[in-house]
Amino acid sequence: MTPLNDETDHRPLTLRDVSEASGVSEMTVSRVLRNRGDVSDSTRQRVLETAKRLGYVPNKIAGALASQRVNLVAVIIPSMSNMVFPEVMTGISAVLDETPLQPVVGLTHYKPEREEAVLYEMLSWRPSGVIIAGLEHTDASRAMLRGAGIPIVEIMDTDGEPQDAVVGISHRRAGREMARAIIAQGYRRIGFLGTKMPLDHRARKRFEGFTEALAKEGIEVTDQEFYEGGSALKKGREMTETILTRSPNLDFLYYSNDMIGAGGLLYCLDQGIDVPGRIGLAAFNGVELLDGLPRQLATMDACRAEIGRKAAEIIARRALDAGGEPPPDRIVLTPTLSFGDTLRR
Amino acid sequence: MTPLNDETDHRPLTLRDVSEASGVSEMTVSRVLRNRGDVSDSTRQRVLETAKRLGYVPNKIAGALASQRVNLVAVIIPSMSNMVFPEVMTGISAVLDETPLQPVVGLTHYKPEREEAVLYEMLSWRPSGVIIAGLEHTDASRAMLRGAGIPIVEIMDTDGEPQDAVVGISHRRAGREMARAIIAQGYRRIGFLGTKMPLDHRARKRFEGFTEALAKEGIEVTDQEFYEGGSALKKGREMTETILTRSPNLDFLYYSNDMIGAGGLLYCLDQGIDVPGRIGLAAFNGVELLDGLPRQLATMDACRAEIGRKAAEIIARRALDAGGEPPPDRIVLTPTLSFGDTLRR
DNA sequence: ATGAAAGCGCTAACAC
DNA sequence: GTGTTAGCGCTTTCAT
Repeated sequence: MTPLNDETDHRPLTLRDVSEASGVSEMTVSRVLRNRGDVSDSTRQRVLETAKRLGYVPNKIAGALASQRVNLVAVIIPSMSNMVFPEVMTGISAVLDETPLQPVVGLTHYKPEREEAVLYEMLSWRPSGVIIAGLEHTDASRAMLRGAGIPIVEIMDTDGEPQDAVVGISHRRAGREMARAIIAQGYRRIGFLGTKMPLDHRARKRFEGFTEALAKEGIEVTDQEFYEGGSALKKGREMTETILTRSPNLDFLYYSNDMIGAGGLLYCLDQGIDVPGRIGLAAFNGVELLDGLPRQLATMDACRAEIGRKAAEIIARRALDAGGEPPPDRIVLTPTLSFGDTLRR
Repeated sequence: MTPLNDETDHRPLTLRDVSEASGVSEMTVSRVLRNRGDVSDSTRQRVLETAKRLGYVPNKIAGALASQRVNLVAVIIPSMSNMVFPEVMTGISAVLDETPLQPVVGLTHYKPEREEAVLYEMLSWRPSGVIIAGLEHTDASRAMLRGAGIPIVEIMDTDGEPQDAVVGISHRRAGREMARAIIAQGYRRIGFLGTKMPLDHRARKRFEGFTEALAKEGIEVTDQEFYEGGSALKKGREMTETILTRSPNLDFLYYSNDMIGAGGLLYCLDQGIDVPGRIGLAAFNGVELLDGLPRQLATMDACRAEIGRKAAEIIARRALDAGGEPPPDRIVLTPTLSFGDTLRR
């Protein structure tokens, strides 16, 4: 039996090694390993056995260069630490797992210049498609996206002009609808609690839609409070205490995300504040975590997994030019408002 | 001015295009773009300007094939949905961001055969190193790791034999220490709540260490309860209710992770159960989320960010053969026990 | 300081 | 069914 890859020799095995060890041409070995073209059963067996015995791992770099095909999909998102993007990833993976395509993630931390760098880096690997969060990008990023010549799907947000395809929800509308629901229930002195992130365009648009709908009813946000860093749950508690101390007459608190909303809810329960009688609460995202809280927080789901799925489908269809109806280039999902136990009705 | 990359022609630009447009050889363009070797300032300027104007993005595939160098580090972990691995990633990124190396993540979902597939896939891109969670792998995976000829760091767990380097904590010891602390405080009728995951070896080892230390004092786990899927916080609530209904005489509950522990804590508070008087609670991980709870849950931190940092340092030192003292091949971190408010002392 | 030639490991296209 | 040839777009090495 031919010895296994010699431990002292650290040159990785090549197709040629398998070819020589099995007495078959490199080309045929390549065909076997990719299940391409006709190969007799006997040679196929021999090649597979040899490749396995030697521990051959194909070199995708060479393969990609020769075939001009890279089965990678660049996924560019702000962060993995809040619960929203992991769920988007789940949706993307669920779809791509059925294809030869593979997601590769790059993180921007909500910084446009980092997004630009990450995009450049990923495009230099010549992926089959790009899924990127948001519609706001630097000029250079937009130029790269346009020039890449591959399918691009911008996700999460539909309030703006996409470069190519887009899948998401309207955050302005989400903010407006929440405001309307709050007003309809008779709340009038409304506080807003959010993150200090001027570059989180989705949160900004929700807030804009929110204030816009309030303004239509002649109402203004009574007080606001912002945070950055740290445990969002804890910050939610602290901010709630701060804002209620400063503006004790507030009768509603709208949080820009569920985690701080959950903190606020726990704080109110601790303090024995009557929710939603004395004060109502609502947030945004619809994260699973909320299920475990003592009360259900009012929220609006962001359709995260669905966005991931749809985006991946667009990439898959276009990159693999699978037959059938091509998916539309613009998919606007509709978030549902859950009243939970913290928004009376 | 030469026109920008023609929109109708979707062939990506090559070094040759930049070479022709700038009137400099491909080789010199390459040198400029990589800051290698001596290039006169005038040509450097001209090349950079041309590359930018054309929107040239280098092809790393070709570059990697020619140079036999890939600045990618494969990171293979079970999941991103619990809070533990995102923090490990933060540690890894913090270190790699200072180097030319870049992490690429693959997810196994705690399935050995998936780990094998992911590893194969990643190795086929010829990364500069591998960081992989756990010490338990299929035979084929171990063969691949050994044969890859690149630095390998197994992380999280130190109870076993690594292929190469290892950074982590002893989960057996973590379980033992928690058991000793619980016994020392006089608790005797102890329940265990965990996940239905025979393949989560770290959780298994913690449990083994836990029961082993109890056994030394002649104590056995009185009752246990397991869950799978769904919101961990909610499951923690439900399981706690179930186990306390079935075994009302329990005086301590040990949870295999913080999220279900937090659910259990919220349940006990809801029910007005005296914690830690009537019943004590403890969990594992030290996740940030716990900071926002009404009471601090007793837990043991898993040194997640530190593990990521140390692992990345080992890879960076070895792959870039930076000078200086090479880090040791085996780093055993010591988790700290936080008593919080749910384990009396 | 710059260029020319050779080749990285594989696959497309074409023979046989 | 199998083999041969010619690159893929870069970088290495060596020449100038």
